[in-house]
Amino acid sequence: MTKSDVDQLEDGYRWRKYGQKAVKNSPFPRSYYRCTNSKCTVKKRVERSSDDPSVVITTYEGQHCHHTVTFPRAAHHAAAALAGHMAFSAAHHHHHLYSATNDHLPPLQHPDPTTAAAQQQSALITTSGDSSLACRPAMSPSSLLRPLLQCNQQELLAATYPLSSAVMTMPVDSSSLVVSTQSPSPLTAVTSSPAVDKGLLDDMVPPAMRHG
DNA sequence: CGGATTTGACCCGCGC
DNA sequence: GCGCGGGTCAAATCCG
Repeated sequence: MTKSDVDQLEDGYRWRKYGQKAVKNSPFPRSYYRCTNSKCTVKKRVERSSDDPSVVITTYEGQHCHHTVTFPRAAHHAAAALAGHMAFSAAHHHHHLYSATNDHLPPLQHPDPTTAAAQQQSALITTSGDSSLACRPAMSPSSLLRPLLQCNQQELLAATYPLSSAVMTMPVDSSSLVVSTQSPSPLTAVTSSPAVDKGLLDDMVPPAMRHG
């Protein structure tokens, strides 16, 4: 759940719209997107909340079978997507719409904060009533993740949108959140070639960011 | 001209 | 079986 005046939030990936349907009890339609990477089956739904038109609900489904190369600008949105996952999970206790199993996740290519932010999308996000576990930074694949995982929603917000853009994440009760990552991938296990890397980059960089 | 979007048709599961 | 709601397909259209 993200407060935004624009429907499409950049999250570091490129999406192709493949459908749109009217939502019952809502004047706003729901849009369906697929990841443009042909080998990737990740889908997302974007709809605007009916009772709060300023809120955009983005639902991710599946798991990116590739890493993304994000720019600092896009990293903000990647973090926003993560925050969205957290809010959604908190609102729908144990409802596994976002199936998060990353046992076979490919290793990270670059140990930089932007990629790390994207990696967070693959992190296991679940809910628990045990507030003592809230926001515990378990086994981060990179120490760069720790500051983000340790902070609460508001702090994440501040870190994500230092310029107070029009996009604001809904505050959620972070005391019921547990964020952890599973089977952290070694950052040093790099197998892909520069050529492949370029192809992936070409696949994933949103058009709006190509000439920027 | 090629890739992305639009949009009605189509499909499928579910409740009656 | 039928209607409904949600999700997807694909031909037409748009746009750089």
